[in-house]
Amino acid sequence: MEKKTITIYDVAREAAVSMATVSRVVNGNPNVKPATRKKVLEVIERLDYRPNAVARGLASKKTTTVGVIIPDVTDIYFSSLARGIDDVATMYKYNIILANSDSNSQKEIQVLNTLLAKQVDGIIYMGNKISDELRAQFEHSKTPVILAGSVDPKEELGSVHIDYVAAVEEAVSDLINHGNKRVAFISGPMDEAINSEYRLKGYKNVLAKKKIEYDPELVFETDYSYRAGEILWPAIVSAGATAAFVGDDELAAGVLNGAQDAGAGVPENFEVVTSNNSKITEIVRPKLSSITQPLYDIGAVSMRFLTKLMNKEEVTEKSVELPYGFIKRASTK
Amino acid sequence: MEKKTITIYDVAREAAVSMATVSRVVNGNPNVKPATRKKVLEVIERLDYRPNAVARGLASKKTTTVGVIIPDVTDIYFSSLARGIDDVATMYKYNIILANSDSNSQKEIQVLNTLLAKQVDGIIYMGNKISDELRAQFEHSKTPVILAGSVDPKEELGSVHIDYVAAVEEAVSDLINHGNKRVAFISGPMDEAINSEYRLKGYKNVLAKKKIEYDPELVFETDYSYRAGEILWPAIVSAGATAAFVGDDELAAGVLNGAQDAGAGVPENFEVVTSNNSKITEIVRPKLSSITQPLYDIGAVSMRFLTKLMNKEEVTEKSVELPYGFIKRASTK
DNA sequence: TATGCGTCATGAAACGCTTGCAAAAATTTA
DNA sequence: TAAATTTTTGCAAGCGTTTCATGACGCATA
Repeated sequence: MEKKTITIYDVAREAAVSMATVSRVVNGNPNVKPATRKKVLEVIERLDYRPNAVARGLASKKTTTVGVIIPDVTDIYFSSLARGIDDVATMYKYNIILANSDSNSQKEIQVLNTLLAKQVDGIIYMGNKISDELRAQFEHSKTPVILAGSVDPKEELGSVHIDYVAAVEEAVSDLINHGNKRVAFISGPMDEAINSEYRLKGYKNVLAKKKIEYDPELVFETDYSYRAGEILWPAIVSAGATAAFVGDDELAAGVLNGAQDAGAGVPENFEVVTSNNSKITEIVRPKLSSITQPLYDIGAVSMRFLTKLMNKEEVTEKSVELPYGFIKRASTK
Repeated sequence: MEKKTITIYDVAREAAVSMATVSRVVNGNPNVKPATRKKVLEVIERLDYRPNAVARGLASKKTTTVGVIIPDVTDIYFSSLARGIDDVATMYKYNIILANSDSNSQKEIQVLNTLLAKQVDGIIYMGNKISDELRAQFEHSKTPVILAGSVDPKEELGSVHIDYVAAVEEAVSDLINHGNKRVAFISGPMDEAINSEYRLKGYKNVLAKKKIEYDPELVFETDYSYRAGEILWPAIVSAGATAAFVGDDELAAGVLNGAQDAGAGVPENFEVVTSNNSKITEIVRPKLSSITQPLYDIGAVSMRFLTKLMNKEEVTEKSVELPYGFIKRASTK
């Protein structure tokens, strides 16, 4: 007793109108006489008819689905963006296909292809490194793409982000103003533009302004994990740093705890400032001073931006910059 | 110069075979002469043909997409599950439509409907409270559903989880064995079965076994936030508790910091044990002792389970129970 | 030589909906 | 009241695949 799925055709028959009319009422097309609309709606209700989105997608060439490429949902930075994306997507009647890439360019390409095969109407890419091949594929496809929470150094792709350079300048200035002459710069991989071209630049800018010589010894390139930060302390000590700017919160929590577990007093002997103001910054002790980024909003704006592109609306700017902030907590003087 | 999308028909023409044949080679159907297959493959390569998954979905009634209903991606507990789900989904060539519900039953129903409209092949539900209406819809649809990281008290839906009762028993026993006579039970909303029917039961079981009378004063029902835990300290003190079992990590971190900020020594004066062993447990000081749940695996197994249902394979058990553990850290003696 | 069988390929009907075009109906204008 | 408009409807051609009932072909068997 397989219950047959009921289609637009069944509704049309029962309501004694054509499929076209049913389609119109389902889609809210105004060209339907109110009486007819009412009649159709009743039948829809009675039969419990639900339009099949796949058939719709095939006929209209729109799936109301967008693909989201994310390095790792488990990372609070990205999941915050994702949350903003999903909320706005829902608002505009879109759904999200979420795919983890582990920041691995092979996976990214793989994932992009399946997203395109599924005919997503748009794509939001999160990640800090766009391989040439990926870039080529983005450009080759006519599906709109937005970068959320990162910036395209080549300025070809639309993106939503903060002014990383200025934010780092502010954070590092603060540290130097407290009398720190040797401030460590601790970041993730330098092959990510955000680290090598933006954050590091902000760091250098401040040094230049303060007439402090840049010392490569103070630059630590590592990965984004808590553990990586935790074991960095000996190296920080031997480089003679008395403060550190860190490009990631988990990493910063590691640095902070590594220092304290080794007996260093924070902030008396060592100051730390981090970059993303995620929950972690308030859970550790002392709480971490941090650059603040409106992560949820970045996601939300990205999605909103994407809806415009999908509707082929005119957009004036290729990328939008959201305001950042800085919150002083107990990890700095 | 809109470049026309190339279809299976174009490939068929170029390769001088029928669409049916092209379809077979694309789908790896063995009934194709090697020479023909090769010829078709070459044309596919040359034209850069990509099958349209939407058309496929319509024709085959399979979308290779599963819907995932998640309370909040931003919550590490759920995002860990989601990660496990996605990895296994990818392994089996499925994609994930991720939808946040905020544990709001209206949204859940809303989301479920759009997932079904999109013809997902299966659904994974995360959340601790299944409203009657949602349950009705699950049962009404013929799309398979699995609960990940929670258990159905009515035992109607398939699920993957740990033995919550036993896990809590172990954690609370440990606390009592350290000499604590008054152990607080701090959990999220009691209208969630996991709290009221499983965790609390484990707590009571232990009390009974240890011949300690159950005191409702020691039961704290709150929400899952860090802040909620942080402000709970005065109440804990006045209830005379010297230790606490907490049902959520962020909440536990709040309790821990609330106690310490008020000058209580942990674990000397107050012990805390939590439930999910997320990253947070190692970031706070002292580190939190915790029940350990294989979150990633729960997600992974859920998805694997779902693939079986989607393939209509025989499954012996309605629900699978994964092993939990207990890790002792510095927040308990 | 007639028959049967397995392999490989074809044709065409679904799948459930949207949409451009034209016809029909309702309304307005003269 | 007829003509001119405007509003509502219906028709039917897609959208790009899958899949099933058939057929063609080659080869072994009786």
